Amino acid sequence: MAQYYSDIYTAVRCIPEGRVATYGQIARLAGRPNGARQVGYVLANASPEQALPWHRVINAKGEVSARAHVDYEDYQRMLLEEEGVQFDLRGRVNLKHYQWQDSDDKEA
DNA sequence: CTTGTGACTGTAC
DNA sequence: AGTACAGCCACAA
Repeated sequence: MAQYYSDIYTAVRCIPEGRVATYGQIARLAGRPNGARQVGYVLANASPEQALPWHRVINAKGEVSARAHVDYEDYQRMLLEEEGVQFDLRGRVNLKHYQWQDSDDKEA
């Protein structure tokens, strides 16, 4: 499969426990600064075998992205709360406090 | 190749 | 703070 997928998988798996990352952030780590949507597409098609912490990936609003079934959104929120991520009264996460501070910039 | 769709994001009002 | 619009990339038909 495309290296693109592997990069996304790697980026997602780099998200530490109790932290969250936005789709744009993952896309940037995967080398696709403008591929936030593709990250969502990949995660949507990702097999459970990939063991991806997809629950740590949320949108730029700090909200759990809408999926086909609302039950899954609640499930994702539950997983995050299990890791210590707290949601506000409106079901959103304070990115200023829980967003994963990735230090990938080096590479070179 | 063209069109439509989607777990998104940033800018403008 | 919330809503609207446009830009973005990958994939199925």
